[in-house]
Amino acid sequence: MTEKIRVRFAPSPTGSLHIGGAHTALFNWLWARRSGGTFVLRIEDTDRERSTPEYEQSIMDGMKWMGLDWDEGPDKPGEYGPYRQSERIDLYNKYAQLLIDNNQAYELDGAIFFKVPAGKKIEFDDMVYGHIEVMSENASVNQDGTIKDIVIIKKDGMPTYNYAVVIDDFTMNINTVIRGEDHIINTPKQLLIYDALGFKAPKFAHLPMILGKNKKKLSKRDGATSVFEYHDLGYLPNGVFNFLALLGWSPKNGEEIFTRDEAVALFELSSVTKKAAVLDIDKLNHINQEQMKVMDKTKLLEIIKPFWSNLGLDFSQYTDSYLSSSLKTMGGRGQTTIQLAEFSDYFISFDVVKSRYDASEIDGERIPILKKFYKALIDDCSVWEHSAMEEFTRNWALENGSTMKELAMPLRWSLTGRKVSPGVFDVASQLGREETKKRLTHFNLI
RNA sequence: GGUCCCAUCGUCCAGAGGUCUAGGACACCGCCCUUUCACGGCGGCGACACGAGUUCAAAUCUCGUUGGGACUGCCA
Repeated sequence: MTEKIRVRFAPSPTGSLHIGGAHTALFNWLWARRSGGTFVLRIEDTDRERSTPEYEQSIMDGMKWMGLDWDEGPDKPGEYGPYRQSERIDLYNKYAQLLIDNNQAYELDGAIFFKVPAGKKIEFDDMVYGHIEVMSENASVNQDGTIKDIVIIKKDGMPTYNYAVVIDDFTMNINTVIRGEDHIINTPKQLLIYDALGFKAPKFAHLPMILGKNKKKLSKRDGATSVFEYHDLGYLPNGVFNFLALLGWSPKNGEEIFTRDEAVALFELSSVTKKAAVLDIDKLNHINQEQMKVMDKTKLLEIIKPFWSNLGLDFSQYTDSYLSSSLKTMGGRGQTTIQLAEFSDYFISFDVVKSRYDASEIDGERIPILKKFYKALIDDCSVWEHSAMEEFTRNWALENGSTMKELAMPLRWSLTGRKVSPGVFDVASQLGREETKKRLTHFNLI
């Protein structure tokens, strides 16, 4: 019987949930759900200067947006709370005093320092990086190479990261620490403290970093930072989820497009990659498109609505049924919600069509025959449905010495104001016979 | 500088000594499908950083070199 997995995501509320944090949170979540374990959210707000309640909320909102729910956290009390470091000061003081009493720490200049021993081999087996060992004298050093004792309690009474993380992970019974690779170098320092306190250390699994195009740790310069910016850019929660899961990991079955449940079922910490990954927007775009294709259109509609509004489109006069059907008609076109909203604008506004198209593209000599055809289509096509219209058009073209293309293109332009769209009969079908007639009439094609 | 980590197509991943003239995905380029675009299908371009060693056999193991990254805060 192995003990139940307890993992945690411990962000510092000094900013919104950025893509690197989301990646770490995602892998923790995946492992917790995969193993039937517990996912704890702990807020590391010991930096009085930069931490704010707003950022804390923003981080939780970001996680919720991605669909990463936690079992214990500031807003979900559990037996290991409180879940905010600023509310656990007594704990840090208690153990600091213990270290002082044991002569393993001392007070100086109002701060408390942990004594770093020399000549001790510190080693651990990282679940993804393997065996790592460092000599204690190298764990924390000054510029001149001498050992540097570790500050555990700052002058302002708050604990430092390397100390608080140990006390919390131990007291919260976290048995698997999954975090970014940038922390692997901090691990030896923490192990020293675990050891001094006689705590059993958890397992560690460090995750590869996510790099920007410049191959450097992702920074604000690389564009979007907060996961919400990805929302604003047109990405679906599932798109970001799927994309991020593929950074440093890939399912055994080779499938790259998957649902949350599939990811959970297939996730393996042991198959996480060591190499830092460069974030590739093209791939995100592709995955996002695939996720939009498989998403239930009723649900997608609710996500698209705000994007239509952003374009100044008023969809209030239409039913959700008509709108989601319109999205379905788009047939997977568009890689982002922004594109999908834009590409489908003619389904909710004829004004946008008129604003970008005035029928001047049509060869004047062809107008008579076009009028004749469109009138016939409106009046005589028995069923206003894609294949019926196509068959009607094909036959008419044959009988009147015209071609499909000659008849279809002007219709597309008039209906959508664009040269590119889904199948024109699909568009006409979705718009309805009356609306189609109205638009053709406006352009004097009927 | 020091410590630690990493190293397969431009990018993300497969590959855990022979089945690798290295596989998939994205991007890119052709062709097909087609009323346009997208989707889809087919094909192309394109990588084991380098050097030693171990072995009958190395992308896979070892060492070194080179390159890249992280950390080096009383930030986390």
